[in-house]
Parts: sequence; C-alpha cells; structure tokens
Amino acid sequence: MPADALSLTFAALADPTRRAILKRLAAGTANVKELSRPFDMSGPAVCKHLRVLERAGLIRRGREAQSRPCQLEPAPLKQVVAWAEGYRAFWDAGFDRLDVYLQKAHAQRRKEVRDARRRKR
Amino acid sequence: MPADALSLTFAALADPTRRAILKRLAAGTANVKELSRPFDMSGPAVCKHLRVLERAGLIRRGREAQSRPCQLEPAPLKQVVAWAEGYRAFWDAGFDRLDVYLQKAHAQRRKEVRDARRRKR
DNA sequence: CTTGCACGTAACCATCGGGTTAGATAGCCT
DNA sequence: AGGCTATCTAACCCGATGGTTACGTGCAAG
Repeated sequence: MPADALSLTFAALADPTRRAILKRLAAGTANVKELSRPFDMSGPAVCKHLRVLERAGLIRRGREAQSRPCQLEPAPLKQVVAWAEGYRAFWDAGFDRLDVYLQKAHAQRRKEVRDARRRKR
Repeated sequence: MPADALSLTFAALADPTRRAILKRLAAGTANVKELSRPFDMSGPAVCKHLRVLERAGLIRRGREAQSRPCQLEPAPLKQVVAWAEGYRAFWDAGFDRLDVYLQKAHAQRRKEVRDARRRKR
C-alpha cells in the first residue's frame, strides 16, 4: 500500500474489472448502475473498485441528482507510458545488440563491484 | 489474482521495490545478492519479488555456478504501453476538447433536469 | 409524506502480498 | 571431506484487497 502515485496507478490497473470500467468510461461518462451492469457483482463491489480508481486519480466523480457520474481522468495513464518508455530501448530494433553490449559491460562492472565490496570490509 | 497476463504485469509493477529492481536490471544482468544490496530487506523478500517479476515475464533467470543472474525481459512493458496507448486520444491535443465537450453535455443535462423540475411546480 | 431508486457505508469473511526467521540445497574453494 | 556463499523453500505474521449482506442517506416522483 505504498502512497507513491505510480504504484497506486499500477495497482489500480492490475484488475481486469477496473480496466473494463476504464474502457467503458472511454466511451463517455457513466453512473455506477450503468457500470455495474456488465460485471456480475453487486453494487458495493463496484463502488470499491471506483474508489480505487479515484484514489489513483484515474477517474473523477461528480454529483448530479441521485446519479453520480464517473469520468475518465487520463493523466496517470500518461505517467505510466512515460515510465515505460524509459525501457523502449530494450524492446525495439536495437535490443539484441544492446543486450550483448550490456552483458559484456556487466562482466566488467561485476569485477569492479566485487572489488569495491571487498575494499569496504 | 487473475491469471491474465496484463494484470500480472501491472501487479508486478505496482511496487517501488520491483520497479527499482527493473531499473537496476536495465543497466545489465545481476545476481540476487547484488539486487538485494540497495534495498534494506533480507534475501527471501527479494527472492519473492523476483518470482513475481518472473511470473509476469518481466525477467528471465539463468544459472551460472552458484549465482543466478537475472535479465530484463521487456516484452510485457511493450504490452503495457500498447494498452495505455489506447487512451492516448484522451490526454493529448484532443483531450481538452473532449473534456470540455463532456462538461458542456453535463451542464446541458443538469439544466434539463432543473427545467423539468421547475416546469413541474 | 411515503415510496422507490441510486449510491454509499459498515461489518464481516477469505484470500493475497510483503515481510520475517530458520533451515534446505547446490556449487565453489581449501 | 568440509566449510563458505548464494539461492531457494517452509512456516508464520499482519495488513490490504475483493467480495458479500445489511443498513443508512439523498433525492425525485407519486
């Protein structure tokens, strides 16, 4: 339960139900009843999922009469992509060469690290 | 604990320690001892984290003497980005318009409700 | 005012997740 | 062989999560 934002976002996304809710919300705002329909679970369960999504900043809830419409808030998704993009170098074209390079570089570094540690004691 | 791959990946990423491990592995393969050093926690804990990462397909483990080197496996990250990209329309250029549109639609609907009520009296 | 509906909270239960310590297993080094 | 090191497993603790049912709240409509 780390308070860190990125962790909250990933945790919120680590559930198919919640991702389905987001997908549904991508088509427009919806109230809780509408959202709970497709999922075979009772109200409060969906409510909890919504709270999780809200705490992660992925949705915003308004109040309108007795209906409480939910709206998608994509900012955290942007953060997620930004984070993952940091690893892009590993999955596109150059990856194989990069891998080999890193393994070589690493053998070198491992020696250094070991020596450093030995020096430390 | 959904067996679904994307959920496994997100769940694995929803922990700062594991993300730090990935970051470390981006600099090259490393064995468990090396990985546990920066984090103030004892061996088995790191071991569990590694198992989670492995089950998510984010790392691959080899065997080399008594050391078991871990290697970054970026494919799932690609999946993550691919998934999140589906929402790109919401956070770049077009989003503001969409947001405004939704808010307007909302105001409109609220107005209708209010008018309906006024008409009723 | 009373009924009905949408939504939320409360209390509870089962399971999971992250962490610990203690003890196996396996491979190098004298 | 016997010890040292690195890794994993087992058993356990505790807080978080995902779900349930039952009840409370707010608003609108009859």
